[in-house]
Amino acid sequence: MEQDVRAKRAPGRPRSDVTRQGVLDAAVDLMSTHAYRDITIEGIAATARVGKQSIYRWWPSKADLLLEAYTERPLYKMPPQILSGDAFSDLEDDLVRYFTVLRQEMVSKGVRSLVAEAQLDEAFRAKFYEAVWRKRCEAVHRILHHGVALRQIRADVDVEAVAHLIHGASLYRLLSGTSRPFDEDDARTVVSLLRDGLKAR
Amino acid sequence: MEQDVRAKRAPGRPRSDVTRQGVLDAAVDLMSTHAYRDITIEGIAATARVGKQSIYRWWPSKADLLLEAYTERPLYKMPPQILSGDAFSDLEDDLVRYFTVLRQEMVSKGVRSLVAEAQLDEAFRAKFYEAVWRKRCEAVHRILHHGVALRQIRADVDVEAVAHLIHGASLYRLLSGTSRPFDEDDARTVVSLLRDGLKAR
DNA sequence: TTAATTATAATACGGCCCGTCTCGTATGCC
DNA sequence: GGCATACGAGACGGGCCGTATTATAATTAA
Repeated sequence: MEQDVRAKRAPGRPRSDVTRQGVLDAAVDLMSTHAYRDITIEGIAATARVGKQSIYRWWPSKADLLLEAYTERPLYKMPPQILSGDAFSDLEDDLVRYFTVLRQEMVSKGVRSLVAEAQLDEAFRAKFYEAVWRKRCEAVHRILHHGVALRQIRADVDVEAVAHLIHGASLYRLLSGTSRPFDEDDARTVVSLLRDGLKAR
Repeated sequence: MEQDVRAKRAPGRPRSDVTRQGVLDAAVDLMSTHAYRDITIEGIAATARVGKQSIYRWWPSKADLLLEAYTERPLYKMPPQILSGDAFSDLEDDLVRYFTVLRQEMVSKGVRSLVAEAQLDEAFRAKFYEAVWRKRCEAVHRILHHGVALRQIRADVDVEAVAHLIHGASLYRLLSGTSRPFDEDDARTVVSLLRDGLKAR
């Protein structure tokens, strides 16, 4: 395997990072002032003062562009968690932190829009899963397995089912749009509902 | 409150039910052969051999039209459930029946598309909730309250949280599109995970 | 220095569908 | 028959799509 320090340079003019950042910024800016529906590629290009073709060259769709903006901006990042000796409080902490990110208006609006796109475009659905849900599932995995090692959580726990219950509940709230978004109290409620079902015997 | 047997007739030519059914049929037909994205009002009108205006006159959007088609067609209906003396098996039965409906390809495709619309259109979001989620939440409510009366379920149960966990999990599976859809086994898993948290002391 | 290659901003283009409007006609009430 | 509204058909302007073109800029290879 070649491990050259300097990346292999392609011939021709290189991609402009100024343009790239400008496009991502324009997309995020527009998202804070417009409905996702009303955002167009042409509008992003005009806002960023960039050629339309420069967008089409690098991003297959508006959704891909926004997903990239979101995963790159710090707004949506969760700092890594250090596991304590208590699996249940670890789980609760993780959820509190997750719900806190999700409660930001720009985040929930973005998730809403991208979930919508994911339902209408199979290719994007897979990308969205990889970029968003996978990490969340892995976080729950990690906490539960640690809890199993500590003998606090039953060894035959269905990790996938638990992850889906937790993420599903918050997602349902977000998408149905009828109740308030998930908060710390909800994290406690969810963990306490699952606690007995998860406990080691 | 007036309770006239004959509905008050508006003047002018009455709405044609043939046209209405034709439009709904065309929409459902197109959904079975096309992606939701590719379905247009013009396409529905042409398929139904109906004037475009006849669609715009009665439905505010493609999504409203499809929601009406879905709620009216038997494919999406769940027969009412008779509660037994065991709240947990009632809950499991309800979920099995719900998941069975949801597992039909046309149903999951429709839910996917309409969830997407609901995220992009606030007005439709409320309508979709009323037409779809409300009934599901009420079903869970009913079962849990019955269980409380039977002293099988703790009286201080957070019914809303349980309903959101259950519907969220199946929704998450459907929308993330990575694992298989929910089935009987999942219904058992979900109920067993929640069982101890719900049980009366 | 020059040639080759690719990116960039700007803009033009055909095409599709939107939602509205306008026909002439049909179908119900009074 | 008069009135009101629905109907099928289609014309219309407008917006955005995604592609193509153009002239220019930036970088590498010879």
